[in-house]
Amino acid sequence: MPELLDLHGRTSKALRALAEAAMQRHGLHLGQDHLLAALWERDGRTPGEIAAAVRVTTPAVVKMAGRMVTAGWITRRPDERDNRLVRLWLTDAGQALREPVEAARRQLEDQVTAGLTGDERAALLSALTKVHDTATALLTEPTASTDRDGPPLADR
Amino acid sequence: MPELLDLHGRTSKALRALAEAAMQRHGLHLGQDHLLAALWERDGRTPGEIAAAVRVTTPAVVKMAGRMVTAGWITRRPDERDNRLVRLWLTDAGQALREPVEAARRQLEDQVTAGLTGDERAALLSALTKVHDTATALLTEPTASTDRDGPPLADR
DNA sequence: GCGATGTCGTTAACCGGTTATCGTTCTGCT
DNA sequence: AGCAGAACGATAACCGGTTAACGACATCGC
Repeated sequence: MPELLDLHGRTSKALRALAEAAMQRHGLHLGQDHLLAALWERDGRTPGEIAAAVRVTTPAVVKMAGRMVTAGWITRRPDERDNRLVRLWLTDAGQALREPVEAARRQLEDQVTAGLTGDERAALLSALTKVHDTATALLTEPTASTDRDGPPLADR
Repeated sequence: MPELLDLHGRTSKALRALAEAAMQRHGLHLGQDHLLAALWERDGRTPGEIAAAVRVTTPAVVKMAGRMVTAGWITRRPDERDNRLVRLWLTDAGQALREPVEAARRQLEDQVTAGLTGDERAALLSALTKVHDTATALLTEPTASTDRDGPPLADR
């Protein structure tokens, strides 16, 4: 098992578990915070816009949004001018989640990086950015071993 | 959105998409290669043993194994001595996947780290190991903000 | 104005994950 | 031998993801 892929995967799983626990304290599933963050940034986005911002597919957003409408954090309304479009809007409860959820994410970031010096953190960000950019480029270019394009850019 | 968590998450999604594409060329879903790897290492393991080795839950292994039995890569047989136990065994087809799948993972590792110098790679592994160890420790210790223990160690 | 094409959300089916629950079997103690 | 507790896998329900397909609506070109 290749070293970086293994370590990155294990770290990802651990970080996700921590983030899941942190979000759960606010009644959220991991991932819902990303959808909310997109609306905190600009309320009234369409599922397609959110999907692009969060780097998932539209059906993923639609399904998640359905549960979040039920939970009372967002509402769904058709666009006034284009009947194909639906727009998602934060409720007061959804707005109220912003400060505690962002604080929880910041706290988690501080906790997991507490063991790094400033230089180590900078080197980690720099190297990880290179890996991310390389991986992203591989995803968007046709591969020599197949006839079809790679899958679309995946980001989370 | 905190910087390292965001970058790590985006990188994780990109790497997983690449790995998924690579596994798909062999008919595998991402994750199934981990289960196979556990059996390549020691054939005849129980779902619980595989779950522990791969750091997921037993139901996850049971469900995945069901599909892999159907696909013809593994078979399931009861243990000879303990009727509670089931053991999963590689088929010839499952064995035959080892070399190409391991080669694909190694190739992917080489590709995504191609942009790093030796020092950068070493620094990345070192810092990421620290983050992983910190996150893992946070997962296994009771948190001051809640009464219950954190979720079990998550690894993938 | 009309038809072809593009855009959008919705739905279904699939996937790997999780927790909770249950029935069966095993182990250890009396 | 009998019982209580532990261990195990199976199942259900839930979750966030994916791809494929479809109907409705909008846009574009003739």
